[in-house]
Amino acid sequence: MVNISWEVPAVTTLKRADARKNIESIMDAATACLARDPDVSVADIAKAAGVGRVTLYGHFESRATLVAQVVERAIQQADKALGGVDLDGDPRAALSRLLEASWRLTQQYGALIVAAEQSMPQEQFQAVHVGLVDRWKPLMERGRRDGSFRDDQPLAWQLTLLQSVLHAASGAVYRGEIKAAEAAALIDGTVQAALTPPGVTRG
Amino acid sequence: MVNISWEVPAVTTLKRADARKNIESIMDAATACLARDPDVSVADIAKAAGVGRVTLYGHFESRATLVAQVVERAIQQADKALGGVDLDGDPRAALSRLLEASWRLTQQYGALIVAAEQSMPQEQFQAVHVGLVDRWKPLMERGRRDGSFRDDQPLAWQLTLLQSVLHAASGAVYRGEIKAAEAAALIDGTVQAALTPPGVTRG
DNA sequence: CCGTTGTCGAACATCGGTGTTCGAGTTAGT
DNA sequence: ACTAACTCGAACACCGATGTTCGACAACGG
Repeated sequence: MVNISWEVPAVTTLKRADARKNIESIMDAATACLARDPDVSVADIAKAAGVGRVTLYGHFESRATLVAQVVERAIQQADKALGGVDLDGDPRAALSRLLEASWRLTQQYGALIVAAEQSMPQEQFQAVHVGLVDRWKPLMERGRRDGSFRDDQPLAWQLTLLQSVLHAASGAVYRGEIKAAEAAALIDGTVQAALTPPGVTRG
Repeated sequence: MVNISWEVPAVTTLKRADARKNIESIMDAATACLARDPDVSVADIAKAAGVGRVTLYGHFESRATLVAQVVERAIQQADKALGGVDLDGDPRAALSRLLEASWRLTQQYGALIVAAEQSMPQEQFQAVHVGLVDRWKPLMERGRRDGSFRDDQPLAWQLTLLQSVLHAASGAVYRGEIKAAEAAALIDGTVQAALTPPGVTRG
């Protein structure tokens, strides 16, 4: 149990300052690049981060591990953002709040989910996906029970539809069909209408 | 202007019977494969067609031209199918008919549109896309004018939404979330609800 | 100020996909 | 039956992306 001086350079997991800064840049650039194009090359990510490709590989074992870390960080931030949303009260109002938060995340991370799907083991990705869906499920179930939302369609379909509308809005903004500022209102208006039970009037 | 015997083997554009059969197989296999995975390899397409890779290249100059031809045929069939839909009468009923026809096409061709987007020149793809959207636009505009559909949202957004719902249904069926048999009803119910003007009761 | 740590370009090996060539074998059509 | 047309596997060159190695250089931090 001796403590020899030439041993391990302390438990110092801390890298040098510039190294940490570069890792940050790479993660940020990778997030932005992958959000736009899930198939973006490592070279492009490095370039976007203002860093050499070799430097990137010095900090990340492979493209897959980089993507995994980026996804993990995104998941954490998304979880935190969605966790801060008040899901109590009128289900329709709660849905509006959840939609707005989710729209921000969709804009921020875009196609990152696609990149994750392509480069992560099936099971691991499934876990992530289930984790995200579970944020919606309780609210939807409550709304269906109390008549706020229609329950003549499978819940799974309605959840898929939510994702789909968010994704569609992202694409529409990207293509310039709608302005980012109006997207949130369109999403809410569309989803609320789609979930309105038959025979009920809204407006 | 002499007609020499050793010249061109007649205008006979007709290939041999087995060759034509193989071309058919390849087109069919390519359609099915690309509908599932727009990035499928030429080798996989050849295998699915029960044909050697070299044979495929004997009939198609490149992957791009194969995709182009497959897309062109799909467009023609889609155009024919959609052209047979009666768009007159009650806009909501017409929309139902158009949705059902489009759903069949979506199931059949799936991600083929993605493959087209990736391997066709931008402008050419745009033309195709515009051509398809133009099948929807007049009906939507008429429905908006006569109060059948809500007009408090941009038309472009509503058109994007239609595509999105069809695509979402395709994915949901693929993932086993919903059964193919019930998809058509879900699509119609969802879209009709989403397009219902505020203040109007349906069901 | 000096050594450790980190950066970076160039060059390399590797891998998978595309497209081509060759040559031997098959089949269609007359 | 005979020939032109076709098939097809193997092997090739090529391309772009990943991941590695080397060596010169910069800068952090004690």
